[in-house]
Formats: sequence, structure tokens, C-alpha cells
Amino acid sequence: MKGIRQLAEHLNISIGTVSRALNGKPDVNQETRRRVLAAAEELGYVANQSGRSLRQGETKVIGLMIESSKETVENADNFFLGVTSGLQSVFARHKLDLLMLPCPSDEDPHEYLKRMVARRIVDAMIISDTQRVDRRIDFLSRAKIPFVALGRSLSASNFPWIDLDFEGVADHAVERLIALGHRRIAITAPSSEANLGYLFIDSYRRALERHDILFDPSLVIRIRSSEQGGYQAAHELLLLEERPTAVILIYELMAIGLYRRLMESGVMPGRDLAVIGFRDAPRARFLQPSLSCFRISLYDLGVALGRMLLATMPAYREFYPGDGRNIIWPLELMPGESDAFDVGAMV
Amino acid sequence: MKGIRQLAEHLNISIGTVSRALNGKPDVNQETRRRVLAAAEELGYVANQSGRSLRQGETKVIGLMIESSKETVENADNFFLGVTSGLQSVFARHKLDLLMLPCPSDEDPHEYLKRMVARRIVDAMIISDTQRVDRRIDFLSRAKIPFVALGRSLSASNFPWIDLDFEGVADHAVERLIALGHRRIAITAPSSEANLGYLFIDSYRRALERHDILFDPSLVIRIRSSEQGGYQAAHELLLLEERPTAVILIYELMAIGLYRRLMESGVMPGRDLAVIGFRDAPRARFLQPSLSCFRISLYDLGVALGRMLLATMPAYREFYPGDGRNIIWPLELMPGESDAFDVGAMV
DNA sequence: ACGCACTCCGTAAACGTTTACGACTGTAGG
DNA sequence: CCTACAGTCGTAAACGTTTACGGAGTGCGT
Repeated sequence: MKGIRQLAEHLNISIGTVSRALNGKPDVNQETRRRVLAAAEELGYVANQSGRSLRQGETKVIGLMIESSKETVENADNFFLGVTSGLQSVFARHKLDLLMLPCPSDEDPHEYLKRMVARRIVDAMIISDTQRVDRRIDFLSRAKIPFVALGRSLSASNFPWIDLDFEGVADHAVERLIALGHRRIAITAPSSEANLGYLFIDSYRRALERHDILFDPSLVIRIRSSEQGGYQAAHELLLLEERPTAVILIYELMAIGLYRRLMESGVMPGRDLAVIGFRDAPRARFLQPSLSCFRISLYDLGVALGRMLLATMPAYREFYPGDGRNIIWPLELMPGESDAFDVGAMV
Repeated sequence: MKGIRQLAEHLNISIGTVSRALNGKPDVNQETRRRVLAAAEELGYVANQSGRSLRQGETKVIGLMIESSKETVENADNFFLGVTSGLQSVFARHKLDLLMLPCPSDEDPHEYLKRMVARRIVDAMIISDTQRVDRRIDFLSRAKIPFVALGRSLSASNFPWIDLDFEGVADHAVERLIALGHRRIAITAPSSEANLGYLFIDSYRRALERHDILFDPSLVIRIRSSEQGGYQAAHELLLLEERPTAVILIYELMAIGLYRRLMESGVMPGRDLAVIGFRDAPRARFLQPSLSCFRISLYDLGVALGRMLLATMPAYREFYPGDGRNIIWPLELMPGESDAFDVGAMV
């Protein structure tokens, strides 16, 4: 089956009518439409997207850009896959498809994005891992490509984004630990330029100062957010002359490595050192002792992202009237065993 | 900037010449080419991919289909991201781009694939998670779409695939455990129709029979390959009246849940029960005790996949003369602490 | 018999490229 | 002076759709 032309010939109908029948246009006879659909099904005809999108100027595809840097690969968990399922549930209602664009690690994300957008392969974009200043945001705004960002940025004052509530998490974690009697609280953050780290640390610092605890830079451990990073973080913690009694991890998988390094030195997490994790609970719940962790529903986050994106697109805006506003996504603490002790009982 | 027409007008050159200049065709004056390239750069012109691929019938994009079923989302690790980096390193040489197509969990993968292929959005496909009988393979063969599968299948006798050496792993693991004195060895397998499980169990059974050990079906635990699955697997193991002394995990993340459940019952992995994992080591190395695990280089696997795919495509075949043959990908055992004891010392 | 509204369908133009073909130079060789 | 040829470039057709427009047919009321 080559194209709509062959299909039309096979039916002895003009190609215009065939096209209208397939696309559900009103001015076509019921019986004719039935025949066309049947023949299309039988011959396995499906419209060529190049021709179609050339004519209509749209592709019905949304792109989700993810980075495949070394760090991302190491970190990889179910985050993006979980989000995609929420996204797809929204897009499916409008017969939109989702495409993931993995940016090669040796290419500038901005250049990659430009290339992909130029291809006109997607109608809109979702970008993630936003940097403090991120040229992609300027570019997309200027080119008038609908987009939504997963992560705030300083690059523009007004663009659609959803971000996790890092500040709330850091704040909540610090408050909780202080209530348990902790005064020396360490925290981990990524070494990259990702915006997330800055917000995390700032909020941690403010929470401490609220309780008149001096901010000690040596307690901020900048390290890769992986199991290995967790191992190294623990190593650094153990080297400090005045050892902290608690640590907040920015990524829960780090706990695996952290636990191991601690136990190698006979330090028992949840007894000698309180640990709180961040981002996803199910995984960490199976550690021993189970990790206190801030939970997030990836599916719901995906749904919100999808709705916000469609709200920026003229063709779909009407369906999502209230979804244009930026969201700081709240997280819920799932208490585990890893911080369930009162530091007063120590020493 | 609208299209090549505007660019041509701006230069007072015909659009044919502009196109030739941009595409590096030989019959265009050096000076003209320079001017065209400069103007294109300045005005930010990039060819519309719809028009281009409509004319040439190719998109320079390779699709990688991944499933986002509930099981896959739970399992998600760095597997696909790791493979993509290898793939991209190969594709980059030919200016090909990689696209990930996440199949929604509520859609039949076969239908999804058909829709995506019909879109003519990709020139070739990489499919993964092949089932025992997998209609996608028939479809792609019949439609003459170049493809390569990550995983064997019974669906066709002759198609390009690479698969992990499940048989070698099961065989090696059983041999190793028997050499350490184990006689009762449990094994986990996925409950799905994925082909992988069958090969894994078959080989396990054959290895046992080689040593005159009776195959006991109750030692085969069919369970989800996630942390939670690991937890449940341990639970089932503990319920067996005659408890095994070793267990082989088909997915190393299961070890996290397994460890927890064992420790809850005071059973110490690596001392009371030998554990061997499968698929990726770096993650499992940070468990305590560290997991003996079969290692795989995702990057290299991606490279091999990419080469094999290109070897099936007429336009690139010449560059990859020896890459057409199917590969059973070997894995290397990284010994850890989780099976480093002689069962003879027990009891 | 005529006009009108309505339903259905065919025609052809457009979308933005690439490329086969031929035309136009200028130069070299006879 | 004629021919051959290489180097450039313009022209126009083609790729597979969608859709604005108009025309043919029917039924109905006048």
C-alpha cells in the first residue's frame, strides 16, 4: 500500500473524499465512509505523517527532552518512566503521542534542542533538568514553541514550569531533625549547575538560622547523586572532626552506598546517624533500616505537567482553563526507621 | 524565517542552488556556497524535516521502543539510558538521531509500533522486551522496516537480535554454587511472558540435572523483578519447609528487598543464604554484604546494537560488514560477599 | 417549471523540500 | 570556427497529504 492515491483508486473514489472520510469530516456519506475505513483497515493504509504534517504544520507529537549525561545515567531510576505514564494519560485524550529525546552526553543540550525543534518533529516540548541559567528557555520562548519546564530557572521571569518543593523538603527535614534534638545536620547536594541544588541548600540554611544554628559549610557535601556518591558522602562525614548526628540526602538511592560505608565503620544508620532521603519512597522502604523519605507521585506529576503544557497550546487551551499557573509540587514525608531516634539518648 | 524560498530570495539565487549548497552537492560554486551557508546561519534557517523527508522518504531518525508498563516502571534502572549512550555514539557518526518511543502501558505494543511506524517518523526501529511470540517481529519483517531486537524470540527463525546470555549466567551461577557445596538452589523469574524467563529457568534446570540434582519446581519463584518482588521472594523462601541454601536473582535490584526480608527474620545473606544477582554490578556493589553479580557494559551493548542495526540498512551496510550476525552477549561475574562462604561449614 | 437548500463528492492548489534535466557560460582542442 | 566538456545555475516535477471551492444530484415547496 503506497498512499492515499492507491487507496482511492482501489475504491473508485477521489482522494479528497477518502481523506475526508478518514479524518472524520462531516460532508461524506455514511456508507462511503464505512467502505473507506474498511478498505483502509484491510489494506493496512495509514497516512504518511510527513505529507500530513507538511500540509497542516503540526505533528501531534510532544517531545520530552532528557539528558543522558554520565550523571543522569548513574542516577537513573524510574523517575522519567513514571512521569511519562502520567503524561501519556493526558495526551491520549487528544490523540497526542509522546516522544523522548535523549540528548547525547557530549552535545550541548541547547544545540540538541534546536536541532530537534528545527526538524519540526514535535509540536511542543517538555524540558527537564533546568540549569540556573538555561538558554533553552529563551530559545523556546522566542521561537514561540509551546513548552513547559520541569524545574525553575533564573533565565526568564515568566514561563510555564513545575518544580519539586525542594525548599519545603529541606525545611521540613531540618525542622524534624531539630525537634528530635539534632544540632549538627549535614546535607548533600549535586556538584552540577542544576538549579535544584541551590534552592535546597538555601532553604536548609534558612531553617538552621531560624533556630540560631550556625551554618557550617563543611557540612554541605557536594557529590554525585548515585550509590557511589552516597558511599563517598559517608566517607567524608566520617572524616569530620566533629561528626554530625544527622544527614539529609538529596537523592534516596545514595542511601545504599551511604549505609554500606557507615556500616563498614560500625556506624549504624538509624541509631548512630539519622538519615532522611528525598524524591521517592518505594525504593528506599526496602532498605534496612528503612529510609525516612519524602514521597512523590510520579504519575500525578506527569498529569500536571501534561495539563500545563496543553494549557499553553491554543488548540487545547480551552480544555485546561485553570492549569496555566506554575506549581511548586509538594512532597509528603514517609517516616521510616532511619531517623526514628532521639539524639538526646546518644552519647 | 519561513523556508528555503525566502532564503533564496534574500540571496537572489534560485532555491535549487540554495538546496544544493546546503546539502553539500558538488555542482555549486565555492563562493556561492559560502554566501548561502552564511545567510542560513545568520537568519537561523534550518530545513523543515517534513518537507525533506516527504521528498526523500527518510528521516535520519532511529526509534528505540521501550515499554512503560507497570512492571517496567518499577524495574526502571539505568539500563535503557546506558544503552542509549552506546547507540548514540554509533549513530552520531552518520548524523542519525535517536528517539525513544515509550509505549503506554494500556496499549498493545504491537498496535503502538504500527502507529509509530506508519507515521514515518523513524527510518528504523530497535525493539526490546521481546515476548516468546512477538507479532512486532513479523510486522517489521513484512513491512521491510530495518530493525534489531534486544532479546530472542520464537516468532521468526531469522531476524537480527542481540540477547543477554541468560543461559550462560544461570549455568555459571549454578556451577559456582554447587562447587561451594550447595545442593538446594532457588531461582527467581519474571511472571510475564517475556522470553527471558524461560531461557533462564531452562538453563538452570539443565545445569542441575548435569549434577544429578532433582529439579524442584517449588524452588522457582515467579515474581515481579523489583525491590518489592525481592522482599516477597525472600518471604516465600522462608516459608519453604526445606529451606534452600542459595538463591539466584534475575534482577539485582531485587536484592534490596530480599536482604531486608531476610534480615527481619535474622537470616544473614552471605552467611546463611548465598545470593547471586544478575544484570548490573555497580548498583549492587554498595549493598551490605556486597552482591555477587553478573556485570554487563551497557555502553558496549548499545554500540553492538547500533552496529547491527546499521548493518541491516542498505545505506550503511558497507560500514559494518561483520556486524550482521546475532550475538549472545556474555556477562562477567563480579564476585562479592553475598555468596562467599562454603555451605559445608553450615549446619 | 423553477428556485432553493442540502448532501455529497471531485478538482486542484498548497505545504517545503530535493533532484533530474537542460541551459548557459567559458575554455581547450581540433 | 566548430565541437566537446567542465563548471554553475535555474526550472519544474515530484513526494503524500489536507482543504477551500465549486459542481452535481436530489428532494421539496412554490
